[in-house]
Amino acid sequence: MRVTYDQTVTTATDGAPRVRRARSPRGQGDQLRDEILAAAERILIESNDQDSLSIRAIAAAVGVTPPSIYLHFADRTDLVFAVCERQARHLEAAMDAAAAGIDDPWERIRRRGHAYLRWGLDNPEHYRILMMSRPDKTPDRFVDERLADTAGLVPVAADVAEAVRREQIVAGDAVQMVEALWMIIHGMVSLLISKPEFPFGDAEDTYERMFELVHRGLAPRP
Amino acid sequence: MRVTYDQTVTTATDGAPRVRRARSPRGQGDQLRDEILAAAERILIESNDQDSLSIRAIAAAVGVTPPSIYLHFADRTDLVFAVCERQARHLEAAMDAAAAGIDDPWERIRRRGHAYLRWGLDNPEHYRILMMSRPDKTPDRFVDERLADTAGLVPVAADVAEAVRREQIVAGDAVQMVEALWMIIHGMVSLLISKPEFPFGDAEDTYERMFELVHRGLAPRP
DNA sequence: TGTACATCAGTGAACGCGCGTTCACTGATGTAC
DNA sequence: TGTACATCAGTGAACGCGCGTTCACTGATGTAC
Repeated sequence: MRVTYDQTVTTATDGAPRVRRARSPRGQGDQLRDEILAAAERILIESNDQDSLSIRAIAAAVGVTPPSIYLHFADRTDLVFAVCERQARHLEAAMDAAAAGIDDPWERIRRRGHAYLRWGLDNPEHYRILMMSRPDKTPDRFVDERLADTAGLVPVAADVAEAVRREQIVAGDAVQMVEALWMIIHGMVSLLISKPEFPFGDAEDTYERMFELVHRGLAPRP
Repeated sequence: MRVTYDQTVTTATDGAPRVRRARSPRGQGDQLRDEILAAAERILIESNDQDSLSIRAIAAAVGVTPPSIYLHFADRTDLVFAVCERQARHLEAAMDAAAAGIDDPWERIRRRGHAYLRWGLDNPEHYRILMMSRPDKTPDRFVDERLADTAGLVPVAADVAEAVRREQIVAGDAVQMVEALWMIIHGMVSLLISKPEFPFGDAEDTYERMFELVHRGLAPRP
């Protein structure tokens, strides 16, 4: 069934009806780029499997043919990397929102960590793509030292430095402390994601226990 | 180039020479099973990418045709799961070896953790398949409560209980403590694997710092 | 105001690829009589 | 001792699939004269 532009429903080869996206008005071709990225996120949420993130699946979800993707992305890698960028900004935003308005630096750290945990558990496949992918399938700036900026570790470093100043935690290398915190929260998130059937118990309780352990581990000696 | 059984070199379609495996003697068909698993491990080490673990690639590595794989494995999933089993036993063995002959329980824990770290860093793709795979691509017994047995967590629980008895660490739920230790070491291993370009610094130093943090976090209150 | 033309946002069909899996077959080796 | 037969450990060819990507094209819309 051939359709003209003012129609929106066609029939794909598999017989399933597809909604064909209305063509963007002139000068607004960039709109499709955002729609592609949004569709990619939706697919990740629904399928919970990045293998489902194919050019063809995304095109179908947007209501467009596969070659259209190439109007906005050089290739599949380029697209997946753009998805990463988006996810990183979401994670960062969630962490910043959690810490907003809190004066106590150690409490800010606790809340940032908690937001990190929640975001990871709520978006497991997004977390996986951002933090657990093979490095050669991840953009450089999410693998090398720039990750600290990109993934919102810098504010944590500031919080740690401030907590040291207020003698909430023992003096030490702030960067190393942030790395330790990152490793610990990442270990929690990624194990919970990868081993969902393991009887870990309530994630919130576990987080409090872990935070308490870290707190005592970093507390100034009496 | 057709070959007969007493020859071993043939020419694949891509022109690359392949060694054809000698047929197993009667009654020893099971030999091929082990060779398949060994080849799968080799491919993981060489390619560092589980996507390279295809039936065809494994068959080629063994020097056998793809259908032969099905004499020993029901399908690809079955094969990948068998690879998991092997890896788990290697990890377990490495941890047990590290703790052997040590009397001090907390030192045993330190050494087990260190062996876990080393094994993960030395076998990143094996670690990835065992601990970081999507749960639906992992055998049940590596996802649910049996993982504790399978992955060598049980001895750690015994060590923790003994450390509590000796008042090396604070009293508490041994299972929860093991989970915390696991999350922490897993976070370290998996981040180092996934973000190799990140300037984490020396892994051994990091391990000592982490262990010290945990040690202080679990130390009995004065 | 009318018309030729350029531009823009896509489409449709096809390419070659590697994959998991199936199926009928082969040929060496052991066993029964 | 000789021979028919069963068994075992594979092979060879083919299947259909979904994938990323390329290429020539289309048709609506704006612009210049």
